[in-house]
Amino acid sequence: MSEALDTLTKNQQTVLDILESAKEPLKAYAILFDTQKKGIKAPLQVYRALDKLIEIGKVHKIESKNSYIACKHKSCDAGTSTSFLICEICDLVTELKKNVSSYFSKQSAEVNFSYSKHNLEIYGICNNCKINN
Amino acid sequence: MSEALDTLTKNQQTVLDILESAKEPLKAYAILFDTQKKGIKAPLQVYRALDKLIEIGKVHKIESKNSYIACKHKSCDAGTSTSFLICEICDLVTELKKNVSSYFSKQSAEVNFSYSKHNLEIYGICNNCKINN
DNA sequence: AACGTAATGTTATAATATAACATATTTTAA
DNA sequence: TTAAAATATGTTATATTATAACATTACGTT
Repeated sequence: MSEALDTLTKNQQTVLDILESAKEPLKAYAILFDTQKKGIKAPLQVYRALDKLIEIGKVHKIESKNSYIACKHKSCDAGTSTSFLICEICDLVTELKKNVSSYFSKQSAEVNFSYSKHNLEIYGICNNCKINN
Repeated sequence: MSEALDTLTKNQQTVLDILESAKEPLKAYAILFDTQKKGIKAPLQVYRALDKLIEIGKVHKIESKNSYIACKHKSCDAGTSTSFLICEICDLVTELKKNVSSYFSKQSAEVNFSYSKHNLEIYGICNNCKINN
């Protein structure tokens, strides 16, 4: 029997805690800095925890920012597709909740490409910044 | 009067030539290696050429692969949105020609987000690999 | 020609990420 | 219940990706 999906090890939980309490996506070395008081000492410990958290869908990587963010969804498709809205003013990142995979699957099929997964990073201005600027 | 958009400097042309003749996206240090016989000696020279080429829309960066690819389109929106289909088997990368910006703009508006630009990286299996595997 | 702008050349270093290996912990299954 | 297998850890070193800083050169504009 494989372990329960919600059982995290100490380092994994430490890294997830930091990401969940962060308002913006964090870079790996920022996570390292923040977790040094909790016993994490080397970059590799952070990257290993991130790898696992990404694999189980608790964390996503924002490729264009080399940053990591905790998933707010109940259960995300583990380690697969992501769709983000990234504010160019305040750096707020939110996940696009609407499922866009079927649209991409259709678009891909039109050029004989079998869709498997995607990363989507949309840049623009969030509602809050629209109001305050 | 500003210079013509199609006037590239020596280094820029050298880097673009390499990318245009490459079958897959190239990493910056692979470009450096390939261009050393043509006088480019340091990473910064490659990155500077890439920056300019990206700015004028001749080259795109594939964020999830830290790689660069020449744009095959006549004229791409300079330095803005990109949509790629990336084959997980052969690494072939093609640009999605269909304009998906309006779809994203609409999806974004639904959550009060003002769309500005996007990066889309779709992973899957290309037609050729489907046939040969 | 003199100026402003952009590109270049060069060295050094910052930022991001992984290799390699020894050890410890947990899970599984005989 | 314990030995084997799998997973996670700790640690040092190093690979990979990208930029800072500064001096110099080329080039278009007036």
